[in-house]
Amino acid sequence: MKYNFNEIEAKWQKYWAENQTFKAENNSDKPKYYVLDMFPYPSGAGLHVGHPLGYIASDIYARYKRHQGFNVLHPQGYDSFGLPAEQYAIQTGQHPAITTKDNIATYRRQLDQIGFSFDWSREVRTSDPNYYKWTQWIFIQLFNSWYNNDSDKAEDIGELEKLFAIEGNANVNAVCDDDIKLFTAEEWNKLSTEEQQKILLQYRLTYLAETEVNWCPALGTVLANDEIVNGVSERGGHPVVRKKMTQWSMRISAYAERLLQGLEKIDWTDSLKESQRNWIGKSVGASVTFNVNKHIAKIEVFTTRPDTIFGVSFMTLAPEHDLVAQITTPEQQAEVEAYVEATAKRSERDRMADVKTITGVFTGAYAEHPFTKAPIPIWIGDYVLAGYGTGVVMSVPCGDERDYAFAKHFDLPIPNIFEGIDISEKAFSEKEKTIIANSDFLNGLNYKKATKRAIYELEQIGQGQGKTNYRLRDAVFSRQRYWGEPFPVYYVNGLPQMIATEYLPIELPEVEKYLPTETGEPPLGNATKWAWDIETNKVVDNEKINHTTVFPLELNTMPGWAGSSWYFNRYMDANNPDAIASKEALNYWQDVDLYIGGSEHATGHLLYSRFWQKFLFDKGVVPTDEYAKKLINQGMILGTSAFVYREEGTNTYLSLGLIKDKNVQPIHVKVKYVNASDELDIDGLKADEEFGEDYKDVEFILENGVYKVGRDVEKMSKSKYNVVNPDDIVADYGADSLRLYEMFLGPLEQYKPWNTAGISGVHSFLKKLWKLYVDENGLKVSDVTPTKDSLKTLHKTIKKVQDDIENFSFNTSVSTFMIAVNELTQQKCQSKAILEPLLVLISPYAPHIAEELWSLLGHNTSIATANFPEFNENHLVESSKNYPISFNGKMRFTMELPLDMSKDEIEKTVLANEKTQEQLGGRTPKKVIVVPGKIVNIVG
RNA sequence: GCUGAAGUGGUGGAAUUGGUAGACACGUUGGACUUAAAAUCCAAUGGCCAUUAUGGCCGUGCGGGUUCAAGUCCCGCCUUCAGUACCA
Repeated sequence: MKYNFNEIEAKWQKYWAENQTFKAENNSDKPKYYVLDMFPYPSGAGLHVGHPLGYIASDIYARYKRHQGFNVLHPQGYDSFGLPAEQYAIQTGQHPAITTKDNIATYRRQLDQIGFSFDWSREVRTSDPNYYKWTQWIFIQLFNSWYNNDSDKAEDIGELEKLFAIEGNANVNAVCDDDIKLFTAEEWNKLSTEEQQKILLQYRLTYLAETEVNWCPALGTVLANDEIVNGVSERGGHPVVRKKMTQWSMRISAYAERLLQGLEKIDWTDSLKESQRNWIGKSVGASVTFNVNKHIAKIEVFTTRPDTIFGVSFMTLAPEHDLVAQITTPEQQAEVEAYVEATAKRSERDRMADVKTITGVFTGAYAEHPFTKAPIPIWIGDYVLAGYGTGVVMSVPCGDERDYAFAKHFDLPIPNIFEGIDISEKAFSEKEKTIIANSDFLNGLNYKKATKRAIYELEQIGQGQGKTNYRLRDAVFSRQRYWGEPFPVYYVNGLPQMIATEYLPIELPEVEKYLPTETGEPPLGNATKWAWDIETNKVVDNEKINHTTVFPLELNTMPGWAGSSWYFNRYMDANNPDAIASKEALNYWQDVDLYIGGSEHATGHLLYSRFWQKFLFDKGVVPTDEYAKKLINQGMILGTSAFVYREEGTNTYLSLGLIKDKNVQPIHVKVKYVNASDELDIDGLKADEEFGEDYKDVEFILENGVYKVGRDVEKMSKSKYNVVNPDDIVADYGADSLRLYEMFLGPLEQYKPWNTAGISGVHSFLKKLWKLYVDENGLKVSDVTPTKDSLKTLHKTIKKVQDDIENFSFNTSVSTFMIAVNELTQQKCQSKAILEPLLVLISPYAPHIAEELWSLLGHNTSIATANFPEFNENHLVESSKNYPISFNGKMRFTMELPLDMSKDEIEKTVLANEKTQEQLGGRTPKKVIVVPGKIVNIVG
């Protein structure tokens, strides 16, 4: 019998699907285990060999946990809202829903043939109305909540209204907009409903606000900070500008501290936690109020160094700051306006790139030092960012490099407030070594004490207090796109109203064009039927809008991260029509035990989803406030691109060895036309149906009779022609080979290049494995008693593989399998007692061949339900061991010694040995070091 | 600049956490089988020197150190990758 992998794999994939082998039940006597993958965006290009890496790892782990007797939840779905389907729609007119459906079908086919143990009965798609109904529902819950700092959780907005009616807002300790006005209960009760709504909007966890956003004209939409890379859009690399727009925002800042604290109790990688910490950017300091122009205005600043308050010699405002216009003196007005205009013209990117140039201008205004009452000149400088803190710095040139540079440049005074420090050359910013001087009541104090004292004194005069500042900004939640979740929102007099949850979902309307409207409204503005009738509670024709019973609906849609921020909860009870998941299901599954996905989501998805989980926890919807106990970032599989070299301005292409000193242009070619020795298949290339024409008249200059291509390791992408399709690998070598090889390539977390040539190693391992059980006459396995050697091989394999899986070192267990099969082949092992458990060990990695051999062994149930073999140490125990004997650390020879020998006996035996005596040459050793089971070292 | 990760043969990578560095695999070379090729099997494969038994020296980015013993620990550098950046 031959190892016919294609037949075997198709057979078992069908078996698993028909028998629902991997369907998880929402209750069980077994302990639960939840293994989650980051669900994919179904792109039109399909999967390449890099995509399944994490899925294979999680699948191995899920299968292993099943063997160990866990009730395993291992679901999969699709993050199916997104830009590419929409852009395809703009180009071709095809509805994104159709594109998405087709792409999902391709993904599913590709995933199925790799043999994953997913429970497909729980599949989710974020673009499915039955799913986004609950995304809309969560949005409404956020709208109906505010953050109470006293209880440190989200609470019902109705409670806040009651409070306002009883005692006004003076005692309310909420996370809210900065510019809240104080009011009494009496004042509140006198307000109209509309006015009250406007105020409540400043408290809600999702709110409508005029915000400065990252506008990408090319994409016609706003982008979140994490969707911008190096000042251009992550997708497409288009320029991004700042623009003010009315947008929905998420008050994630309310959760900044809890998002930070929560990192302590989850087992995620240090680098990922560190990224999130940096992104949240907590800094502790003080807020200080400076009076300006004899109390005409007040400027609030945030500083981490209140201890340096006496070193302030000027203040700097961001050019965009609201106060600039107000405080500028008439003499300075022209200069200031010119400067503000000039900075506004510079793009964010230019400003970032050009850090060295110091620019700024004096406003003519002076602030008053809170203690010395000395006048402090107020400047504007573009090194101060409007978006951080209050957009103002109290400049302490002696203690801050940037302030120092600014002061030097404009010849401003640099008072020294540090004891024994020379600041004539550069600023001194080492907190720990600081002793304050020339600072009145702070003199002689160190950083810690001076900070405390300064804050105390500021509080005494009512001009400041201790403050913690976070870099984390509220997240803009509106996108001017079609292919996203519609908001369950309509507008009455410009004020947003939620649609009652019983009428959800609000489904996407049909539109003729997927572009913004001529008046610049988002694509939903093209819909003819997109208004809300409060009498029938239905979506109706726009024409019927009368602002008494029929109102316009929100035209924006939600961003990509909306649907992915809670999907892990949906899998627990994916088809529930009445809740995101039933209480029973949520309480049973609790949270994700193992989450595997890419690190590129560190400050996007992985932060937003933690935020939503904490919110849902506050509202009692979910039972845990961190949803993933452990997270592993799989590395990326890179492609090995191939290049041909065209001589500039000609139609001749030079082989790699000939390009020296020539002016050549490297051009990507499809990797499938290059063999393992980097030789180009010229005929194949010229016959390529896509690009063959381009190479028809090309002259290839060979070296030694062949054309050698250049190589480079790059990210796999269609445009680099270095994509390797798993379909081809599966057809040529089988899914089990693909799975083993992806694991064998190297550590899971690491970035590593794909090289198809290497797959022959794992493929021949599978053939050897097959031969161990089966020959031309059929099954070789029998009930013979296993030999000691075979038992040893089996048990050391059990131990190693178990350790490997638990440490996620899947690469080394593949080697372990190879060694085991080689040893057993040499031992001519035919014993069922050895070969049966071996199959269970291999089955998480290579499930198809394991199932086939398992059934040949006479089982009529899936190997997936078999128990993981028990490790028995007794089989590893050897009576003796070959000890390396070294002299002064250098290995000289080996000696066979019994393992149960005591240290003293070993020492005696070794010293008595004639080889030892020979080495010693009559000398007496100083010391003999015996490490039982490992080594004997003689010093002397 | 800061933060995090990492530097081991021609290549991907092992090394039980201080105990025989280079497991396993690719590639390469030689051989067997074959008319031939594929497939399969066997052998060699870190470098240098020596030798026809045996051996010796060097070797885990660089320079020091601790130790009987260092890829692993300590100190000082260098390089690469990733994230982040006028964050007050």
